[in-house]
This record gives sequence, structure tokens and C-alpha cells, in this order.
Amino acid sequence: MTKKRPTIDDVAAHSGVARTTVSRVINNGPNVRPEVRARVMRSVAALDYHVNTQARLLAGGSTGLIVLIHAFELDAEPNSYYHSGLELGALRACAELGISLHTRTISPVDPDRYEKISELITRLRCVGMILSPPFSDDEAMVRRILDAPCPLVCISAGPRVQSMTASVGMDDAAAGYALAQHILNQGHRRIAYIDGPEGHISAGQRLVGFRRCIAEAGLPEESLTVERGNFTFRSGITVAQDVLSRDGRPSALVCANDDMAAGALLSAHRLGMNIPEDVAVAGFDDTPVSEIVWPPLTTVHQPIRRMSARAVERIVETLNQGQDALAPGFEAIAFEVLPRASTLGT
Amino acid sequence: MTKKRPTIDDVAAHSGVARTTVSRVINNGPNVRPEVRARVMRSVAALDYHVNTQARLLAGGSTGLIVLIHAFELDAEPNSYYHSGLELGALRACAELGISLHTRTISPVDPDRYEKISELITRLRCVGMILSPPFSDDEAMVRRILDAPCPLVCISAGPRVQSMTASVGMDDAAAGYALAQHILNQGHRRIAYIDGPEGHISAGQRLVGFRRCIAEAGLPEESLTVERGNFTFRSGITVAQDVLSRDGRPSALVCANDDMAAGALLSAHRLGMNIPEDVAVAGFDDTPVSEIVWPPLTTVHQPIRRMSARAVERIVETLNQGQDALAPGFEAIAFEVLPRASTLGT
DNA sequence: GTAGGAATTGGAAGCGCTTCCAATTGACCA
DNA sequence: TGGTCAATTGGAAGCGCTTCCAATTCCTAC
Repeated sequence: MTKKRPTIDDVAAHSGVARTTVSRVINNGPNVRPEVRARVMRSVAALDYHVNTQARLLAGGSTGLIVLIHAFELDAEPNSYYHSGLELGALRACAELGISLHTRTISPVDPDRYEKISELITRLRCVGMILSPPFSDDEAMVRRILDAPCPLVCISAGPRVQSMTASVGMDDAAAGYALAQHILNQGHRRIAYIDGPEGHISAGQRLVGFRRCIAEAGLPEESLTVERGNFTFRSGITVAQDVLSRDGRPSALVCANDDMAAGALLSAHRLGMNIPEDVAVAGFDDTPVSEIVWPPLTTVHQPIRRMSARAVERIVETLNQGQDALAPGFEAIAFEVLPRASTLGT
Repeated sequence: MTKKRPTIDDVAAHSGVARTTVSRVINNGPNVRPEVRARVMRSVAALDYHVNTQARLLAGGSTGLIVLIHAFELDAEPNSYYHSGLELGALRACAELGISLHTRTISPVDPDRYEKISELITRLRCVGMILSPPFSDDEAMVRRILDAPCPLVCISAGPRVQSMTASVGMDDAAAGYALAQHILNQGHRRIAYIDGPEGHISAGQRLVGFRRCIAEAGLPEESLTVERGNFTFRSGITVAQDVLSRDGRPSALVCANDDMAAGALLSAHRLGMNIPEDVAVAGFDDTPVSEIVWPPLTTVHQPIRRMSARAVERIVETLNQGQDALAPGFEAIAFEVLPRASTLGT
């Protein structure tokens, strides 16, 4: 019937060494002569051997469990797309690696949240943890996890946390810069920007990059007006309504996320404006809504799934190297500006 | 430190039987006296024992793998929301059960698709398979999988496939009926309906139910006009544009999915109509877009994640009972009509 | 040369579970 | 009462891997 998958013993026999040695090689352990290592690797390739993760975890006494922590916020950003995207990416990566993921939700205002985290770590005996915003900027939480100790990767961490543990994310400042470039290339010189909620790391960085590009282009300070929204569709509607109906209205309106940009589009329509002729609109994130509006929205693709997948991979890489903590450092995942009709015309 | 999790041997010791017997009990195997079974179960509860899935799969020689098959369609419905929802639901259920999921994409027009399926089954040695539309109505494909033999659950299967294997989904006809009821309750008597692509099972059933409700309400045939769209936002725009600008336009416009309804909303705005005063609009699915439009869209929540989660659970239940095929039969997952401002007014 | 220590390798004991097979028990019939 | 067969129970061998520990080999330094 179906040929059985080769086992570690098959590899051992094929390369004439003991099972132990093969184990050392595939876990890149020490104390193997380079030539033996090479020989074993050749056997692995020849037999198309893949370790059986189930057996590995069982023998190693590991749970092979990674926990992803999301913030549960009663009101705030309707970010289920963001969160499910992260979860899906992480889950796929785990499936690929043969390990498992548990997703937990904790309230960012729960006074017991630190206790809960600690309890989670000891009870679940997970091999690693992933924190999504806004927890990825909660120093006390990070400290707690690191002290457990438990390997930790943060998604879109703030600068302070970036120096404490590994983090992955999109380079928001660069994304802001790139989108500004696109807007300037379209000839706009009076630009309005609707920022996200105060203190939001990514939103802040996007604006920083956006500003820098405009400054570098030599445009005067007053070319850019910045308003504050809160990432919701409704805030996009009201803020844009306001911005677009005052004197000296901008020729381009950029929003810190797609939901607000969708709201801005609506307000522009209501004011009888044509897009992008009367006002160009752009957002960030590339959520599904950006294609289900009219005209299709220019935006910056944020690789949510890749981000969480990398987080999982980095934890596993670290573990495979026998380390029990990740080196601090930010890993940027490539973004992409997607110019669509809302800034391009027909 | 952390107390170790109890093993099967702990349970055996606690209830004074052999490990084998405990194994029989937890796998509800035959040949255990009721009193012994009860005693073991009591020990399981007392020790809070949970089987170690890794060990179970390893010993049982099973891959513990379920494969989810999606159709990859170059053009067609931009249904990534639907597909990721299914995947996420299935992935979560698998995580819960300690098994793994692989997602594969196959083209519905690939002439080799049947071969590929068979090869997948033998190579991956999966313990079960889940088919999403439109494969869930592809009799030949279903036959092929069943003959492998491989346990199979179909998502939103058509009537013929429903008699071949197990399927789960929303009762689309009932959903159509319920939405029609809501529309009629709002007093509408001239209704237009934008159907989905021809041959689409769910779309068809939604309309069937919708029609039935209207007929049962005793409304004349001509109260309902039906047009055909293809599920895309753009088709919603154009068809609605057409419907809303002709004589005797409807007071309510229902679309077979949210994307088309979003398009309809846009066309209504363009024509200077107020919603829902001039025309009420409703959709199906409760995708994220339904809340990121103005006004928020009345829709029917389709429990995508629950559907795939149930599919996974049913496969595992079947396996646990030692059977190797699922009994044919449709399992309906509860839907919910979500009345929002697009039909309710302010 | 040779002792001593480091670097390499192999042996063997499990990890927690299923399952084959043998042993025991019970029930039924002649 | 003895024999037969089915129902129940237990023993033990692995599943494919890691890891502790002992054995072997290879270099040094003296």
C-alpha cells in the first residue's frame, strides 16, 4: 500500500550511525564531526526524512504549545479582522510546524491581568507566547512573561518593548513615508491626515513617516493638516465631513486606517464630491473593505498573517537552538503600497 | 513546581484496573462491565485526567490530520472572507481537539482534480476531509473521496450530496424566509431581489425561502422582482442602479450577499435616495463590510466558523466511535437576522 | 610514549498511549 | 459436574523520538 514514512532509525541505518547521532544532527546539537553531520544530512535528503513532531514532543516532554494573547476591548477598534488575521497566520504557521496554538483574550484594563498571564504560563506550560497590540506595548506584562521565563514575541511593539524582547511588524514609519510619496507623486500639495487614537503606536509611526516625507519634499508646514480620529468608520465620517467642508479644503485626505478612509469616502460622496478629482482618499491596512467601497481605496497592505506567522517561526527557531529567550530586535515584514482608483483617477 | 498532568497509569492505579482497561473506557470500546466503566470514569473525573493527544496519535499510528479543500477560482467571488472564516473555525476546532489541519486549494476546473484528491488522501494519510463550496456539490469528487475511503463532511452541500455524506451549513431557505419576514414586517410590498450566480446552491435556497414567505403572506406574484448578480460588489452597483432607476421601483432591495448589498447602497446614494426612507436594503452573510457602510446593513449572520468547526467535530466524533464514514445528513447551524439601520430607519 | 581530558559516538530507558494476544472469569448446556 | 465459548481483563510490545550516561576515540602535554 502506501509506503511508510521513514523514521529516524531508517536514517541512522542509511548513514551507518546511531539513532542518537541522527537526533543530534537534526536538532543541530553539538559534538558531531562535520563529516558525519554531512553524511547524515545526505541520508535525510535521500530518504526525504521529516521528523514526526508528535513523537518529538512526546519524547521531549514538551507541550509544543504557543499562546497568542489578544486584548479584549469592549468598545475600541472593531478590529476583528486584524485579530482573526493574526490568529489565522499563527495557526497556519503552527500547523506547518506541527505544534499547536491557543488563543486567549484578556482585558487590558483587568487589574488581575498580570496574575492571569503568569497563571496561564504555568498551567498551560506553553513553550512561547505572542502578544498583540496593545499588550505588545505593556512593559509590565512583557516583564512578567520574560521573568517566567517564557520566550516572547511581540507584534508591532513599541520602542521600549523592542529593546526587551523580539518583535515583528510592519515598518509603519516607512509605510507612512511610502504612502506620502505616492500622494505627492499625484501632485497633491494640500493634504489632510486623520490620525488614529492617541497613544496608538502604529498610528503614531505612520504619521511620523508621512510627515517626514512631506518635510523632505520641501513643502511648507501648513501643507499638512492633522486631525484625530479613533480608527472607527464613524469617526472617519464625522472628521472627514468636517475637514472637507471647511475653507481651503485639502486635495488629498489620508486616513490612518481603512475603516476611517471608508467613512471619509462616504462623507465626500455626501458632499457631492468626485473622487479622486475633487479629493483623493487613501488609507492603511488593506482590509477587505478597501475593495468594497467606491472607488476602490488606495491603501498600504499590512501583512498581518505574515507577521504572526513569523512570530511563531521565531519562537520555534529559538527553541530549536536550545535557547530559552529571544534576542531583542525588531523584524520588519514587507508592506506594499496599493495604488487604486481613489487616488489614481480612471 | 508545576504538578505534572495525570497519565493513564495514574487513572489505572486510582481505579485499580489495568491501563488497557482505562484505554478501553476512554475510547468507549467494548468489553468493559458497566460498573468498571463507571469506576474508571469516576477516577478520570477525580484526577481531572485528559488524554495526551500526542501520545494517542503516536501509539495509534494515526496522523491526526484533517484536510480542508477550498476551490481556487481565478475570477469568481472575492470570497477570501468566507474561506478564511472557514479555515479559522476549523483550525480552532482542531487546536481544541489536539489534531491538525491542512488547507489545500484546488481549481474546480482542473481536469486532474479527482486524481489530485486521491493522491492527497493516500499521501497525507489524513483521517478526514472537509469540502467547501463549490466542491461540496461536486458529486464525482465526493464519490471519489468516499471510495478512498475517507470520512467526509461537506459545507453547505447541495441536496444530492447531502444524501451521500454528512454536511453542515446554514439553512439558507429558512434564512431567506426569515429575512423576507423582516422585510414584510417593515411594511414593504414592492420588493426587488438580486440573486447570486446561477447554480449557486446557497443563493438559490435563499431565494426559495424568500419567495415562499412572500407567497405565504398572500402577496401577488408581481410584488417580487428578481434580478441576477454574481455576488460581486460591482454587480451590486450595476444591477441596483438599473433596478432603482426604472419605473415602479421597489421600496426594498434585498441582495443574496453583503457585497452586492454594499454596491446597492452605493447606487442608491448616487441616485440621491435616502436609506431606508426611499429604499430599504438588506443582504446576507454579515461580513465585516456590512458594518462599514452607511447606513449599517441589515443582514443575516452566517455562522461560518461554527460550520467548519462542527465539520471537524463530526469527523472526530465518528472516528472516536470507530466508524470510518459519516452518516449522510444535514446539520443546520443557527443563523440570525440582524436588523440594522438600512431597513429600520433611525 | 603515555596519562588525562575533551570531543564524539552509541546504548538504552522512557514519554503516554494503543493494541495484539494471552489469561482469567462467567454463563450456559449437556 | 465438566466442558465450551463468549465476555472481560491484564501483560507487554511498541509508535518515533529525546536524553542520560557509559563507552570509545582523538588530542594534547609531559
